[in-house]
Amino acid sequence: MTPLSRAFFDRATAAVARGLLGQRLVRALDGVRLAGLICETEAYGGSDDMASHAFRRTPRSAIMYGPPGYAYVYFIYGMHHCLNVVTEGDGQPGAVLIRGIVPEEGIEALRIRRGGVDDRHLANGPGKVCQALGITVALNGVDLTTSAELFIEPGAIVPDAEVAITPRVGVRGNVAALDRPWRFVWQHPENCQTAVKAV
DNA sequence: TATACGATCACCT
DNA sequence: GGTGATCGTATAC
Repeated sequence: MTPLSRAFFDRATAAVARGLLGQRLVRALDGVRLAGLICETEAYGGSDDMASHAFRRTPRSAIMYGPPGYAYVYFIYGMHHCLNVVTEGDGQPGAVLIRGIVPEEGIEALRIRRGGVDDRHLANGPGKVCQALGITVALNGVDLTTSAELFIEPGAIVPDAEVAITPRVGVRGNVAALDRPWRFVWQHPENCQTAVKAV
C-alpha cells in the first residue's frame, strides 16, 4: 500500500499526532515485515514548548526544524530508543512521539525481539516499540515517505469517541504551558496501555 | 573538560 | 507502588 504522503505530516503537530492514530507503522527487517497500528502518540512543539527537544535548537534537535515526514530517533536513559516523526514545514519545528502500537504482522518476530514478554507488553511503550521493531539511531533522518525500511501506511479510521486526550507523560513541573493536552490514546480493545487518566 | 539528568522499562516488594 | 539500570546530550565552569 502507498505510504502516507509528505502532505500528511506537513500540518500542525497536534493534528498529525491525532491523525496518526490507527495508521499502520511498518518496519521491514531482515526481509520480514513487522507492522502494527499506532495507538498512542504525543505532540512536541518548538521554542514555546519547554518539554520539547526543539525548545532550543541544537545539533540533535535540528532535524525537528527540517521538512516533515522524516524519522527522528534518539537514545535515552542509556538503554532505550524513541521514535518520532517530524511535522510542520521546513523551519517550523515539531515532532510526534510514537508511544505505542497494536501488533498486526510479524508477531512471532516481535515476541523474539522482546525476549518473550507477555503479548500485552510487546509494544505498549516508546522504548518497547523501538526494541520490537528493531529501530535504532541508525534510522535517524530516514524519509518515511520514500524508505522501504520504515514507513507508515493508511490503516484504520479512528472515531473521536475512541480517542482519549490527556497531558503528556514524563513532563515535570506544574507550568500551565506544559499541561497542554497533546497526548492521544486510541481506546482500542487490544490497546494494552497502562490505565489512561481521565481527561 | 566535567557533571547532572532525562519524552523509560523491568523487576522487586 | 517504588526504585535501580545506564549513557548521550546539554549546559556550566
